[in-house]
Amino acid sequence: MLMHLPPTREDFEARARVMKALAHPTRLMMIEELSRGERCVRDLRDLADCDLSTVSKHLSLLKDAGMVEDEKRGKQVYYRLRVPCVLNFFHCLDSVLTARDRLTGL
Amino acid sequence: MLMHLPPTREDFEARARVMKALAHPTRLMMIEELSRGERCVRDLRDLADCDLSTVSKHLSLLKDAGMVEDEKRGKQVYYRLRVPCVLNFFHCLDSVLTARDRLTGL
DNA sequence: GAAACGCTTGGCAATATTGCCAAGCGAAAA
DNA sequence: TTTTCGCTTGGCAATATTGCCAAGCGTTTC
Repeated sequence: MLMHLPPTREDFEARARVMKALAHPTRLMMIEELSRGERCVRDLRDLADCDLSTVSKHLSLLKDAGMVEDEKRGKQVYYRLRVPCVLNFFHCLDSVLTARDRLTGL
Repeated sequence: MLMHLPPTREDFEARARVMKALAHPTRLMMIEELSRGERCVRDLRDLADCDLSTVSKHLSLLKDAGMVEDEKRGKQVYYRLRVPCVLNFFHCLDSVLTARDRLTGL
């Protein structure tokens, strides 16, 4: 996508696909945790407090969106951020939340 | 949310709610259009190419999420961004897309 | 080889999202 | 007042998402 041109419908769809992949509290938590380093599925499961299969599916979804990558080492599969700049994203998100809540009266 | 503390489950849920509100191509397009100034529902409908009622529901959703506000003037209802910093968000999003697609081999 | 481990996948039910049509509603125009 | 305009809402069907259990699968350990 060339940024000096107006975004096309396809651009908005591509953006929306990534947004959707991130638009879940558990997946946001996983991204945040992976920002501290690679983790195996079990590690993430312990934080997420849901079924291991559920965690695995969330991770597949993030992988399909290109946000994480995995590597099998020994018995475990380790996941890590593939696109670390996704973290800047969170700062923007928190700015939006803060700005909104200030308007609303905290 | 105090940023020097680790995010809680509620923080992730609050973030996810905003992400979900934005995670739709039509709504992303609307936000982008509103970044150029206020628009009435009809204006947005012409760009979105879907039913007026659909546009109206997308706008309600964005309003509930605190992203836009509306004002009735004359016959029309004008919408505008309530939290302009949501635009920074798009820059981050595009960085993520660009970084990912570079890794994938464009 | 057999068993255990770590994870993924299939299947399914519950829930949420999407988008249309039709109806409603308040303000403005006639 | 009646009609029109601009938009919102109700209702609904189609589709997508979510999360569990159970089963499967490849390694590793025994």
